[in-house]
Amino acid sequence: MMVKESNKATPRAIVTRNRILSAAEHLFTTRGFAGVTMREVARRAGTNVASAHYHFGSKEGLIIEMLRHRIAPINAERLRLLKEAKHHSGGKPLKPLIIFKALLLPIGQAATGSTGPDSRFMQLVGRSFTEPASFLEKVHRRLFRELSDIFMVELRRSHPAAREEDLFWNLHFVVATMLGALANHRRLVPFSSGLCNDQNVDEMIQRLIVFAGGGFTASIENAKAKANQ
Amino acid sequence: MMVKESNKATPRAIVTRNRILSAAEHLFTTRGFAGVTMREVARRAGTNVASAHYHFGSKEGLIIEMLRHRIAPINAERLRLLKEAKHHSGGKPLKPLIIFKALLLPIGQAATGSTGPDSRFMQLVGRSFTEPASFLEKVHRRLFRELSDIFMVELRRSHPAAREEDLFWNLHFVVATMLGALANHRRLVPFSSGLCNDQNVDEMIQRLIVFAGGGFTASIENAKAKANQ
DNA sequence: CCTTTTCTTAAACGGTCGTTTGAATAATAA
DNA sequence: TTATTATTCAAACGACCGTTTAAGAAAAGG
Repeated sequence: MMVKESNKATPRAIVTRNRILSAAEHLFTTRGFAGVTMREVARRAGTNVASAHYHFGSKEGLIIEMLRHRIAPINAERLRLLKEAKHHSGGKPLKPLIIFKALLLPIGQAATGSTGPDSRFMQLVGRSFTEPASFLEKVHRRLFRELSDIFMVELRRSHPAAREEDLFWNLHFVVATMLGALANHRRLVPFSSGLCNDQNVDEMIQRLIVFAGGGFTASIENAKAKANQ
Repeated sequence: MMVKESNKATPRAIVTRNRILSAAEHLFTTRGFAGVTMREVARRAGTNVASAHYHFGSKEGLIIEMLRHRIAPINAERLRLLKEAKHHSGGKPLKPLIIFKALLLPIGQAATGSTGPDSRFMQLVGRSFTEPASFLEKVHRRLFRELSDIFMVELRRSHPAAREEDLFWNLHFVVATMLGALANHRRLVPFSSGLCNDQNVDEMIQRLIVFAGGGFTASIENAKAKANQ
């Protein structure tokens, strides 16, 4: 296992690497991690299995790198939006809806590629959280720990009277709602007998923000009412 | 492939069948569908692979039967609670919170077994929706189509002014929230640095009901406000 | 009892998997 | 150019997969 640790990269090698990466993204997205073989990825990338192992070391390495490659820009955009909102509010606590906008909008942007809405990618992200593969947990911790800490700080500022425990629970629900909605997005069409469309990603994100914000606020209020009774 | 179509079942055969079923549930629950082999299931059940194939025909057949065996009673309880609530309300439309209680409480009951909370099973249900295996979609349609139709009828009655499309979207979100929360339940503990507990399933369900109800209502109100503007 | 059906078992089948090897090719440096 | 390194490739390795076969054990029916 001799992963290419970015020494001197031949132009052609970079091309190959990217071809493997995007082939992997397409295949893992539509068929899951266990349902795709390295041979299929290599064939779709126009190369062979040894090349994929040369660049990524293993199947796990390929999956991790693919997720990182896609998720890191989304998280950067989330932090950018949050910082922008903070700057715009002039030091005052942010409303929950603003916070959740910063959390959810970048997902929609990422899923609205140049070739039309890529709602399959949203499935992949949602699924990557429910797959039992233990190596994914480390990736998620590395990719999301800092992000969730920062968002928790903002929620605390906007709800100074709320109990820490309740904030954790409800941010957890917001994230779970987001992941569940992303992962099960496709099911909406047959479920609604075609009445609802899964192609309009932006509409879903907008609805999701309202839903998550309403759920969060209702739950926090409920906890407050219980404490006061 | 000669599935046992319930002709005459020897007592010992029933025992074997149940041992395979519960071994499968434990293993698939902790390691996912693709991560478990028929040999492992058979070994844990104290028998061999051919026996498992004799009783369930194939790995898919075993998974389907395991899911059906667990989910069917939950759905029956959901319908019972809904009918009970309707009888209690005397023909008047049900409040969303009551409807979602009927939808969510039975999950908590199922996950609170005699041997302590079985939060792993909730993961399995949540995961079964995000696994890309196509054969699962048929199972889900068969297991959940009638149920969701009935719950939609009740939501329509409680929101006669709402657009059909909005009701579908928001019931979809409620289900997505439930599945996402179930599937990612375990992550709450490390995420909250141990502050929140994942052992108290009932607490989670109660919080989930409030969250889902709040999100649903907020989103419906938002749609109404948009239509009126 | 004997016959027939139901169930269990060890062993094998054909195939595919992730990974590795070693030689050939392309790029870079001298 | 030549020496060195970086990359690609066909082929193979060893392991494990889901499934089937065929024969025997257990149970049921007569």
